[in-house]
Amino acid sequence: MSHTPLPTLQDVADLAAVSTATVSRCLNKSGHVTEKTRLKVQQAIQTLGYSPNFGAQALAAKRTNTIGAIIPTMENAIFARGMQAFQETLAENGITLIIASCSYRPELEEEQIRSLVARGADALLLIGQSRPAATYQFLARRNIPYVLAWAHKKESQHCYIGFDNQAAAQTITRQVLELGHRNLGVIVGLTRNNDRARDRITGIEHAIADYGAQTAPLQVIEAEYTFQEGAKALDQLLANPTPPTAVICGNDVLAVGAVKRAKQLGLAVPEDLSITGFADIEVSELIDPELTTVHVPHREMGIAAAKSLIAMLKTQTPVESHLLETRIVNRQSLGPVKPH
Amino acid sequence: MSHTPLPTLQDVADLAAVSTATVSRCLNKSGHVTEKTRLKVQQAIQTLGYSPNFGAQALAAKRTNTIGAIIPTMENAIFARGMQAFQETLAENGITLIIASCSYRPELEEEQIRSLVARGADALLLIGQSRPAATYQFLARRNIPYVLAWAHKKESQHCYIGFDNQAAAQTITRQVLELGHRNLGVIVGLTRNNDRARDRITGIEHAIADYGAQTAPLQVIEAEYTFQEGAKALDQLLANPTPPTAVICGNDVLAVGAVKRAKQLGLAVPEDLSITGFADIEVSELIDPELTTVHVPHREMGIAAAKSLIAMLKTQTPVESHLLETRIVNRQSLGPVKPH
DNA sequence: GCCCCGTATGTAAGCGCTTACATTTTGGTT
DNA sequence: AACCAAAATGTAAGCGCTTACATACGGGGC
Repeated sequence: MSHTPLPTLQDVADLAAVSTATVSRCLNKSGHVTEKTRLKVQQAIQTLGYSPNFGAQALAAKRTNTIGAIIPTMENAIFARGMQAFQETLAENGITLIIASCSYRPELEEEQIRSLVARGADALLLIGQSRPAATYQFLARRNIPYVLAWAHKKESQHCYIGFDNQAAAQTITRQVLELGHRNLGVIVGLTRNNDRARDRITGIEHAIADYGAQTAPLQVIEAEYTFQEGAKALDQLLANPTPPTAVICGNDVLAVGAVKRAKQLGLAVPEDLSITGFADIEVSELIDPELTTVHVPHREMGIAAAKSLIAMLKTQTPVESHLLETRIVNRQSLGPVKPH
Repeated sequence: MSHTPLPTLQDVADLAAVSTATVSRCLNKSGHVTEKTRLKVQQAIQTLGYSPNFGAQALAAKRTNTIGAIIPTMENAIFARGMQAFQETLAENGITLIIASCSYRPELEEEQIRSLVARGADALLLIGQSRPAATYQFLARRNIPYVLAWAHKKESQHCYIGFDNQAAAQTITRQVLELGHRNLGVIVGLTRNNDRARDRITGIEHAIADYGAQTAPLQVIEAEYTFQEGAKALDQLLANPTPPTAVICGNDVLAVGAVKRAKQLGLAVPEDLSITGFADIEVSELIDPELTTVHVPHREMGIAAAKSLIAMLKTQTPVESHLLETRIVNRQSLGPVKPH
């Protein structure tokens, strides 16, 4: 571990026989530099192995080229793919991603927001909308642009990059109803701190109301985001004297857990019981029967979020929300209701 | 968007009627401050809503309290759980994670390493060991501590936080051989840039050699890390005039893809064909039949990596490697060879 | 009451960069 | 050859914090 001090901008300037300002201009591609001197500087940077000091750069420029993201968890495939695309897009634009997770706990999210901002995040990606006004004020006060992803609301002051959870849930529920199901069960993530889950329930309720036909009262079970909890929730639903003939799940993880459990119980899916998911993560194509679910354009969402944030940073003005389309992927787990 | 300048250390010092040095000492808990003045300062920070400027802090202290991680991809569940634990542990210690992915491309990894270091990462987590000597020199030159995770090598100069890929593969292969299989197929990730995959193959080969019994030549297929590729690889293996009776997969993703394909082809698993995985990610318990695989302590690994890095940063000295135990999880996809 | 020393606090010098502004150079015109 | 605007380069003042060092303070021991 040698401790030769690292070369500084000054060293580069000296070696290239120019001023530090010129070197800085080369580094930041701000133009106004002759090709000849640019080459000289390039050369000097090479031979010294120079790399700018991050702190100094951030301090002087008041920007870190860093964007933060706070997601519920990295473990969940629902966020993984979108975040991967988000990160790739940022990297292409010379921006680093700093990431934190909040385990669906709002107070932790609040803390992480402050922490990432304190760490110099120039902008933030957040999931969903529901958080205290104070949090948004904090961001406004600090003039930190942000987008709300994985959700969408019309006529909102915020910039959303996502899809309409409610409409998507409504569409797939309508399809279930059209297949003759009149007794539906719902398994959904914990709604307490999850506006997306709430929106999806609303969509399901609307579909039922729209449909008009007499249906049994909707049975809703909330469950944590794991396969096991999905399975347990199905048990609860089936314990009812008049169990549902179709179960609409708020996400694929729960749905896949429910499918697995149904099979263990000897129920044929979809002949005896239909099950639908939401998100279309990889695993939904993997299980048997394959899951009928709502496809969400994860990568597009990540890319769009990155681009919006970059644009906001560049122009210093808000950017329009971006509504992404979902569509139903018809696979095998949804079928017509069984005649008596 | 108001543009009142944010309060600075100086503002806090003024309001609390102390010097900036004292405020700084409070912030950094470096002691030597009376409880009384600490309270005064606390108070001032509160009322001003002060938060330290990251760049300035980094510049003056020559440290960012930021640790970088470069992983092949966030999409893969193999890294997700460990990274989640890694991030949580860092956060508990007041350290932020910056993350980058390299898509299994060494040149991109090299670039990301430089980028994260340039972004002020105090230390790094890298996956596996194989990379150019120049990269390690770069880190040494800059005096950046790092750990190599998801792998382990005895008597190495590097600090490994991981498990013995070769030994684990050897163990599970032995078990397969003991069940009477003599014609084995292997599906493994692309070995070109993946030392873990190579180690696993070596382990398989050693098990066969150790076992001594006459076995058919090992058929190895390399495949990209997706379910689909796992399925395709199985097709290739089965196209052989003497197809294997057991397929050992280098990871669960490939294994799960192979299981799915086998079922599609009408092969009963494990009666007609045994398949094993590696990693024990969530999906391996989900499919039918459940996957017999090698359990890897993902969370422990993430936590251990975080702790080691923090220790290195604190003591400025290398830390010992940390070997984690793997174990075989016997589920359903591995069975005895079918008698003729 | 005085001295001394350990502890709390203050002073101020950078840390390495960006950028507004000042100065020099360049090359096209007359 | 002289002139001038535009382009290139240089100068130097911070950015907001940490920390070595200097100073002030307070309380035992005599």
